[in-house]
Amino acid sequence: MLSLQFIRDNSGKVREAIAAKAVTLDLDALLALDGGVRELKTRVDELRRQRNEISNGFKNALPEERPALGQRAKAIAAEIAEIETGLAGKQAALDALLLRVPNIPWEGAPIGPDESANTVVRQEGEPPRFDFEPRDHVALAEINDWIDLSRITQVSGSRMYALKGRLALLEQALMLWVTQRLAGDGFTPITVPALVRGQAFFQQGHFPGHEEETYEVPKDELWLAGTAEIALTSLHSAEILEPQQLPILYAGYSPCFRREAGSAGRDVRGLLRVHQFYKVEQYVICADDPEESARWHQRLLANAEGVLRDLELPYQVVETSTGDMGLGKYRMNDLESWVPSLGKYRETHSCSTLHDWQARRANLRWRDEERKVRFCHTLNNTAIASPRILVPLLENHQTEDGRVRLPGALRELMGGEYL
RNA sequence: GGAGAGGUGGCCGAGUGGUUUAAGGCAGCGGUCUUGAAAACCGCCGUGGGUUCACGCCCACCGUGGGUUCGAAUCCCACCCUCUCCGCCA
Repeated sequence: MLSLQFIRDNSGKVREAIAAKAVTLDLDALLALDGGVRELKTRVDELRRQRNEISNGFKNALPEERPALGQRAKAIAAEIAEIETGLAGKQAALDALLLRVPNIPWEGAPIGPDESANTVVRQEGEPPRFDFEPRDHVALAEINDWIDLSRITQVSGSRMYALKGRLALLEQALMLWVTQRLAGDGFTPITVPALVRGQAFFQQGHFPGHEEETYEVPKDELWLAGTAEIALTSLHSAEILEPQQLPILYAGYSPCFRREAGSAGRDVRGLLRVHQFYKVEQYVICADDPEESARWHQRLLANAEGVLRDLELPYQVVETSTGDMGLGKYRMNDLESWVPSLGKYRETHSCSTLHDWQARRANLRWRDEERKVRFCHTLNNTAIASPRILVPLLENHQTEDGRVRLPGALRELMGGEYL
C-alpha cells in the first residue's frame, strides 16, 4: 500500500509502476474516487460540526426553544446519513483499489513482464563435472531408502513426500544449523504458526489476489501460510515501536503450505515443488530510511549466500524484474542453486525489500527521534527451505556409488563425512 | 465441547447520558534545583482525516457493527476478541 498523499503527488511514478509491474488498475478511477471521498468527507464534517454546535447549546437553551433545536439537529443528521451512504460506497471502492496499487520498484530493476526479464548479477561456485552418469535427487534418495514418494500419495495425494532415515535427520539438522548461525548474527529465533487469519495475509500483501494459491480452513476461518513472513508481519501490526526497539531481526521457523494451483504439471518429479515444506525465514523491521533498508537487503542476501557457500553449492544471484517481483516489492533478488539433473539453476532463496508498502498495510509504525510517527520498512529473505534445498544438496554432492558426501559444515552435525 | 470473567490512551486504572481526549498514577520529553546524579517541584506528553501560507480551526476514534437520543465511553441489540476454570488432548 502506498499513501494516498504520495499517489496524488506522484501519479506519474505510480502510473509507471503499474505499467512496469503489469498490474491491472485504473489509476484515474482511483484518483477520482479519492477526490469524491474527500469532498463528501468535508461536507459531512461540516454538517457534524453544525449538529454538535446545536447539541452543545441544548442544555442551556430555554425549554421552549428545545423542540426546534431538536428538529434542526435531526434534519442535519438525516442529511449526514444520506451523504454517508454515498461516501461508504466510494470509500469501499477506493480502499479496494488502494490495496492493488503496486510499490514503486527500484530504478535498477530490469523492466519486463515476467521472469524472462530477470538478469543474472553474478555466479558463484562451479557446477560439478561428473565422470560418471549422475543421478537425480529422487534416484539418490530411493537408492538409500531416504524417501517415500509413491506410498505417501495414498495418504495425502500428489506433491507430497515422506523423508526417511538420514535424509529426515538432515532436514532437521539444516533447520537447526541455519537458525543457530542467524541467532549468532543477532537474529531472534522465533517459531510462528502457519495457521493464521485472513487479515494477516492482507497485512502481508498476499491478499487480495492470491487466495487460490492458499489453503483455507473455512471451519475456523483460518488459512495456511506459505511462509513465516505472514505471521511475522502481522505479529507487530498496529504497533508504534520506539526507536531503541529497532531494528527487529527474526529468524522465523514455520511449516509452509502452498497449493501450487497455478503450476500444474511443472516440477512434478520429486522434492522441488511440494505442498508442504519447512523454512527458516530472515525477517527485518527497520526505520524507514531507504539507505538503511538497502543495507539490510545486502545483509540478508549475504547471510543466504553464506548458507549456500557453506553448503558448497554453486549458485547465481538474480536481479528480479519488475513483472516478476510482485506488487509490494521495491527490490527482489533471488538466489538460484545449481541443479545438475535439470542442467540449470533453480530458486532456493528470495530476498525482498518492501520499503513501507507492507508496513502500511499492517499499520506497523515507529516513533522517530523527533517523536514523529512513521511507518517502518520491512524486508525478508529465505535462510533455508526444505525439501527444496535437498535437491541441489543431494545432486551436487553425489558420488558414483550413489552416496552423498556432506559439505564440511554439516559433518559434525550429521556425524560423518557421508549422509 | 461446558462454565465464568473481561475488553478505556505506551502501560496501570477511574469514569454509567451533556464541551470527556477522557480523572489519577507510571513511563517518556523539556525545565527549575544540584558539582553531577537521584529526589522534589513546574510544564509538555494519543492516532487518523479534512482545511489553512501559517498560528490554528474542524471531524472521527473508549473491541467491532447497528440502534435509542438534540447529545453515547456511559443505555439497548448483535457480533468479535482475550483471559480463567473444567473436559478432551500432542
